[in-house]
Amino acid sequence: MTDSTSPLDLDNQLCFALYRASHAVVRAYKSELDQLGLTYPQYLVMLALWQENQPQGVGQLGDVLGLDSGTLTPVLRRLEQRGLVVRCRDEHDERRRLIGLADAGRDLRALAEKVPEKIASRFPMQGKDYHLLMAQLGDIAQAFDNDR
Amino acid sequence: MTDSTSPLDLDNQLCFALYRASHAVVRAYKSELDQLGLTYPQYLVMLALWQENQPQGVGQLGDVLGLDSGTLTPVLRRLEQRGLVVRCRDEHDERRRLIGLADAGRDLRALAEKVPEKIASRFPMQGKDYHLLMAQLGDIAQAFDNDR
DNA sequence: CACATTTAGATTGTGCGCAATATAGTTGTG
DNA sequence: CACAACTATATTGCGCACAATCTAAATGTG
Repeated sequence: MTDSTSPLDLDNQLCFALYRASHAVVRAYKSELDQLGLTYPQYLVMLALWQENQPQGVGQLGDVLGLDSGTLTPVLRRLEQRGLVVRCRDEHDERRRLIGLADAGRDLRALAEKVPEKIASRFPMQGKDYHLLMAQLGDIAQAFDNDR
Repeated sequence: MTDSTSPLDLDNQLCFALYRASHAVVRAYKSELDQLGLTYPQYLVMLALWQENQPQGVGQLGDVLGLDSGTLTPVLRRLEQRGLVVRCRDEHDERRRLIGLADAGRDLRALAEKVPEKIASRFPMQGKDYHLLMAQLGDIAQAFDNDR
């Protein structure tokens, strides 16, 4: 028997429950995303671009996804190499790079449409509970991201 | 206005809410763990060892943490280099490595005891809601880890 | 206009995270 | 005991993830 009253017990730590669940779900996406030739972070970038429907700065994408430029730059470079996005300079501010959809990236959306439901159906909670959980997770991200 | 009815909308995806919340919380741990000289995955390994209180095989640790040997081997090597764990061969099965606590690793527990509460207090939900959320995340990890 | 400050992004270095593979040790079968 | 099948761990290669640092461009102040 492990001592479940210890503050260090893994099963008492919300951080670990989050960490483990997140990795497990990302792993599950892999087999779906392999068919699109995307990694999970690449898929998130494409979701952000499909959603906004107009070129975004690297920083704006980072804000949406909770990632910084050190992470996004190589991800965006690979997406450009695969012909899914274009990276051009902002004419009005030459420091900025505007990330937009290439034709192949726009086309990929139709295929990607089928991915979420395949995963969503595997969550042990559905409907109202599903959305309530999502809202709570959003609150957590916001609470912890506020200072930085 | 973004079209919030799209199945690809980021704000409708539990996977992204999990991903973002998990990273945000791990980032928050960093400032606490820097004082212990641990990264977050290293901290998780130490939690597992403190909890089990006896040497563990690499595979056992991986099962507890949801990580594989390709991830754990370099993490365990760094913990050994810092004198926190020892890695010795199992006498009865020379393929296995048993990961145990070194004296410095045992001593570190007292310092680590103070970390969880600092983080836990920042979660926007507490008490019953906190534990309910943790249980739901455990259900998700189990549901998605079942097939591999 | 000069020049300090700020801002956007890229670069570098370290450390995960995982699939695929390699290797060594163990077990089962005749 | 030989030897095929299996198992536990390590290794390799690729792609994040982030802190720290760098560069260049824009902005503010006199």
